[in-house]
Amino acid sequence: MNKLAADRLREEKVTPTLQRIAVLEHIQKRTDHPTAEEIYQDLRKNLPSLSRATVYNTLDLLCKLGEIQQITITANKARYDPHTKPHYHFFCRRCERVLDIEVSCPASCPITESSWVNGNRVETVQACLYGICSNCLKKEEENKKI
Amino acid sequence: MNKLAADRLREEKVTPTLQRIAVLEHIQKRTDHPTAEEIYQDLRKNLPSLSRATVYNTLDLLCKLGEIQQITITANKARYDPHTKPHYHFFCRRCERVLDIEVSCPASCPITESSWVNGNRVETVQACLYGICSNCLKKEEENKKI
DNA sequence: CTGATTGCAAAAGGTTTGCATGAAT
DNA sequence: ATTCATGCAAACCTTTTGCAATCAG
Repeated sequence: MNKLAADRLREEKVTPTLQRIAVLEHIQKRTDHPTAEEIYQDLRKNLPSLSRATVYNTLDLLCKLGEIQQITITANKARYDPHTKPHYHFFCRRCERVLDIEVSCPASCPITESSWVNGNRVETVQACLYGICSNCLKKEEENKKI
Repeated sequence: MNKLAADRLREEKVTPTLQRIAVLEHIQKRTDHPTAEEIYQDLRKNLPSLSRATVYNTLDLLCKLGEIQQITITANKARYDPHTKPHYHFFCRRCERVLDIEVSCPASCPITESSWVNGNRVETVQACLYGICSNCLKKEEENKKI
């Protein structure tokens, strides 16, 4: 069902092409904040004619429309996130996956508050915790035992 | 006076070459979290033979030694920070400068606390506020008046 | 001397751009 | 018919790599 994505595009007054719908749907479906290349490779299976340029164009467009968000977690690779409200990420340096982190951050913390800090106007906030995820820690433990 | 940088390198048991001293000193001197290319271009003025590869090698080395930190604020360009303890950054999308931000973050906030979140082991934290800095806002105001 | 470090040039990602083809109103 | 979006390939930018020349201990 691609009604949602197509409708959102129409509301934004951009033509809801097959490619745009596919990209938007794909990002919304995934929870792991894929890179442009990952999106391209996945969509190509069903849409063989798809080109990287279109993926990049579309990601750019969707960011400008505010439908998705570009996040910068590791150098040299942008990731895309369907969540618009501020939240934390956790990046596992072992498996390189990105998890969403729920945080109940007190009001005085810039991550939730934000608006003005030292005279600078804050528009967005990104925060990422880096480390090793529970999955990879578990695997590590198991390997030790053997 | 390059005593400090050279001494730090010796303490880390790596040979304090001219290039390494220059890179470490340069990062410590600057407060704007330069990119590798910016460091390269600046140092080349006094050290014409310097190569990009050496800059990248040295930045890598200094990160591994814990003397500096790589930070990821915008896509496709790593920046380097002489501060080791966790702190916030502010990125101005107008002038593209990075400022350090002092925050008194309550204890329950992952930015200061961090160690374990949802079973994931946290090793580092990065947080960045994005917006327009006070300088650029001031300029904008002045242009409106004219 | 001997290994570590440098500089150069080529290669390797990721992303952007120019342009011709093709689709939609 | 005209505009807009797509696909391809080349270009671009940042970073990495291989290797020969050079330097430090």
